[in-house]
Amino acid sequence: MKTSFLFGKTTRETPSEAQIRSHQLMVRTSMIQSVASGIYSYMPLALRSMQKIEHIIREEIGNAGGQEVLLPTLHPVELWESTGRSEAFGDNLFRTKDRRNRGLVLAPTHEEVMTNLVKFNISSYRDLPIILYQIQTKFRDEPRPRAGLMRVREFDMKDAYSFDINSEGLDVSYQKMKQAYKNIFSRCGLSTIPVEADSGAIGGKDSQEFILPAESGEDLVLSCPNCEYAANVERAEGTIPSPPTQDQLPIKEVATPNQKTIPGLCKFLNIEPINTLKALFYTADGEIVFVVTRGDLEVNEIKLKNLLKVSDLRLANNTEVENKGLIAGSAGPMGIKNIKLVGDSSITKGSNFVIGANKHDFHLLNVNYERDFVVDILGDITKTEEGHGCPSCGGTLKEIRGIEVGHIFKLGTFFSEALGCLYLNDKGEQLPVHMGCYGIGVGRLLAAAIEQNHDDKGIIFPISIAPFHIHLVSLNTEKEEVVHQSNALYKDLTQTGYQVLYDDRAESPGVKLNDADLLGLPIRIITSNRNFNNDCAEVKLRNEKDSKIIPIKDISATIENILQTTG
RNA sequence: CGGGGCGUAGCGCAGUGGCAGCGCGCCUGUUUUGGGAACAGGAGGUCGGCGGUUCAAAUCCGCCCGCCCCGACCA
Repeated sequence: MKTSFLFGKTTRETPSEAQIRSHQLMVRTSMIQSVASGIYSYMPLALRSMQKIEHIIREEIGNAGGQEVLLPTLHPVELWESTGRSEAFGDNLFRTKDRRNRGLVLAPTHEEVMTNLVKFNISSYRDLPIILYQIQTKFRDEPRPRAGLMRVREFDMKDAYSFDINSEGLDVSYQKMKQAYKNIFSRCGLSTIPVEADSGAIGGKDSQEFILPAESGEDLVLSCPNCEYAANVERAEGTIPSPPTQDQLPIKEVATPNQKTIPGLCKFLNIEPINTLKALFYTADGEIVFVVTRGDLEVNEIKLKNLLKVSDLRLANNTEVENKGLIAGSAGPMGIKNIKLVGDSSITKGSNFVIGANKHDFHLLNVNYERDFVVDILGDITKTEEGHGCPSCGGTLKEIRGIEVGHIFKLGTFFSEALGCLYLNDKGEQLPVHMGCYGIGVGRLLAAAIEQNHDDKGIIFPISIAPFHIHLVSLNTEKEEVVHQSNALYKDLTQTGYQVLYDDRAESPGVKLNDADLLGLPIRIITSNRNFNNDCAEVKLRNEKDSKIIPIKDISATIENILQTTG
């Protein structure tokens, strides 16, 4: 491809709307163009990269036994109502109607329609297991699209689904897919960590996300430097610090004028947050619940939601709190009636806590769990933080920010039961299939790859997903013989089978070299008057500092050698 | 949905009531060619939209729309 022919131009300046590096670089290289918030056009360079990613995905999912299909984007809304997910997705679902006023949705994912497809094409355990996948555009009306391709409203996703006769079979499919995912990311030249993830509203046993570490990532992972443990903060179950046990002292009421926060209270009483219990009020599916946790810890709302088995959870507003007669700032779990009390297990670790006295500007000292109060539900609802203990080996957990580039998930029988995707076993019994689902966002993966592979000059593409292998940059285009010989080299490299972007423009050397750095193709070949005078060209790798002067006749062998060693 | 910011040429921005501007990019010509060249000439604008105030509005007021960031939300 000649640069003079390539659709799209590089820009020197970054549009102000692009904040993160991958977004800036993708706009400056003319890979993508924004059409509306969270909606992008993909231009030739981006598309080439995405097609390479898709090719790797197809090979690896194929190796794992997956067969490719293509499902519709428009689904009848009834299909989504039959699993309750029309309501569950709510406003995230793009909805439309056809001319006969029938409700349709633009699919955000494809469990329903895939399960439905399989339902009509299996009948016996002999038909299973099956893994099907597609690469398909998804639509989600995200509340806040952001960060270029990281979170968008229309995006291409590889989604795979496994169908097995039982949970043991599902385990096997899941492991195959997990391995396929590892292969995909490593072939894309990316380092990712598999982390335990929350399994969300559908439930299901296992769920892992593949996180690509990056400062700009939306996800927070707690990871153990000493062992393999890593979990999304939504799910992480680190061990919390325990204060030394003390003899339980008698309760004492103290005046605490205007002390409504844990830090203020601690300063006033000269104690540490770990010596306090804090009260939070949530509205859980419409019911007010009183949540108590140790003062040094935060509540993990996902864990709370799972513990309470509710679908809608938010902090209660002032009116709701006051209507229940609760006194924010001085609320405590002692003497609470007619309100569900939920406690984090941390409240049993420690003694002689300070709690609110349920009386304005008063707190109680020396309150102990069981002796002085009990909760209706006790469980782990703590947000694990850096410094907490690793649940697996006892090491100290570290926080890592990252981008979720893949998610694998055991669904169990939720969809097969709801949609009647059943098979007959060898005893003639009718049973629901056990499903798993496995997603990779293609555009997000590309953005994440750039987020992980760039410097201050531009992208540094891993060769497996670079839009071209070689950037042939011809300087001195004013010299006819240089043009002639560059053309010949371009033709030669292309015929050998390399994908070459040939910068044949009559631009100044600075412009062309900076553009080459910006786009970041892995191998650069520079032709110029002075090199051709010696029958040489210059070869430089984007991720290396120095270049080599190579005789033209040896260029092919040099490139071949580079490709062999870099994969 | 809450908080904040922004909207003026393709991009980056200046312009607080009186002729719509600058830099980059773009077009033409001449020169130039190893790290974003020089000179000369040129094209390009419903100043996000609607309404109001005013002799006069990019500028002041009101409403709306869009975009970005933080949070909420997010299979």
